[in-house]
Amino acid sequence: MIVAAPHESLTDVTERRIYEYIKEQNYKPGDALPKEQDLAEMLETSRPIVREALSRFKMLGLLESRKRRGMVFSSPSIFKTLNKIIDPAFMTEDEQQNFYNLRVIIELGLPDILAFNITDEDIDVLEEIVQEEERTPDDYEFYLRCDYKFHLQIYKATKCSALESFQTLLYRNFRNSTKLKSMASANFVNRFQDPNQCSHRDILEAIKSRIPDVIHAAVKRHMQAPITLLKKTTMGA
Amino acid sequence: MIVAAPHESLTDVTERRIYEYIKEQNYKPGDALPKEQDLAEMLETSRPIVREALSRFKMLGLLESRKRRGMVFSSPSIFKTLNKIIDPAFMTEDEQQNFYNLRVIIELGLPDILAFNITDEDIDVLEEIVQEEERTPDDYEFYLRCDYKFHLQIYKATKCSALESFQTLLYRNFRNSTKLKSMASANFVNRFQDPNQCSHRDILEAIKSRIPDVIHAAVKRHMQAPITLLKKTTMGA
DNA sequence: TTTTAGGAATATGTCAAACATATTTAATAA
DNA sequence: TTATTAAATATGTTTGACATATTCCTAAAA
Repeated sequence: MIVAAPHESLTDVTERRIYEYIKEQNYKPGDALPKEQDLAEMLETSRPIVREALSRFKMLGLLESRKRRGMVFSSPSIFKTLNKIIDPAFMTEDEQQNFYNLRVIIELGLPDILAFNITDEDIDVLEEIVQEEERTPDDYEFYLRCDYKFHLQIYKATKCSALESFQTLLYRNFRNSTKLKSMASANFVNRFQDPNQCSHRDILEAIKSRIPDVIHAAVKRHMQAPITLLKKTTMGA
Repeated sequence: MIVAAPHESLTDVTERRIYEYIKEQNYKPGDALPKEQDLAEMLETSRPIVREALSRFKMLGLLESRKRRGMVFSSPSIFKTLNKIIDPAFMTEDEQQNFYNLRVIIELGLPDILAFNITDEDIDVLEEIVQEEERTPDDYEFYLRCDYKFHLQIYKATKCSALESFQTLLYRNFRNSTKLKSMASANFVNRFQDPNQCSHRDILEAIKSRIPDVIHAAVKRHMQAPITLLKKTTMGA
């Protein structure tokens, strides 16, 4: 008989043992696990316990169940999982702040990999987005959409798909966050007035040079307003 | 009666409905959910289904169960959850590559926030780590440990706790990865030979200046070997 | 009156048994 | 050989029951 640690249920233990089992088996996506009854016998417990443990892995996207075929191993989508827990409703102010910081850090850090990986097609797409933005200079909501498209396209151009997912995740969850909006609006309001302000156009021209330091300088100026804002809030915390 | 979409089990539907319910309720950590029987009646299903759905949220750390008190809402630890799915055993080569890229991007992007948030105490700790490393110049394993401590301390100094967790996660999961090791060893081998190579000492001196651009230049030189390596592998993919 | 100890109540944890359902496989017929 | 159909099977769902641990309340002792 399996003895569970105090404050740990039999399901918890079973979950852990199945996790270890899966790792050992070196499954490939689509491979089927032993059926519930067999697992129950292997782990010396009952089918409902095994079911509950298996069910938990569905939450991570590590397992999928197919009728008749049984549970099959599947490649978990990190960002699909993250989307479930990264939600303003479940995060403290501090954790949310962390995400904005992360965004600034990433944008400041990607010029090197961007300069290396960006293609002419990527630049064409960026050019189109910027021109679209320039054609409608006064509409804030429209600017926000362009801002989203512009930065997403930059992430795509790095050919680092984790970044793309990160951006999607950030916007999906914090679209309505006052903090994120204020970051964008800071750039919107100042872009024609402040001579030091760096517009999307300026960034694009910098990117065209394909020189990391030039891009870095442009991004940094573009992020200046958000950074100042960020520092203020960081100070407060 | 609830009708589940095709290819979607009743548990899946129940899971989603409970998720929505939790979000709506605006729970605080420690708050108890309705008991399983009541939820089952609310959602017009049976207790085992509700149990299975609830159980899944334990995997995310969104719920904890306490006997007698019932299921209580809890603040999910993003990185604890990530640790379960970010495992070399579950990731493709491409996804793993993504993580190394992310690390390089982050290191290149953090000078600004680092210069702003770093304290004198942080610098003292870094100084100690570097001196320790300098005292034992030939031991590769020792160098690896120092490397880990050095970069972790830098992340800590940004006061951005997500970075700290990211580093921990990266090392825990890829400690034995050949790719991560080769990144570190590239720096280890070259650090006394290549005059352009930037050692931890050089980075520390740059950090002491507290000038973002100076730090950025140092980090960039430090990452040069890994970046070159990264570009080669990215080219291949 | 206050404190402590013990017992009752209750919600989760575990198990068993049965039936529903969908998919796969195999067998049969064209 | 191919298409259709039927049987087998593994998951999905439900009911019911009992175990167990925690909390709360009550009763007894200080």
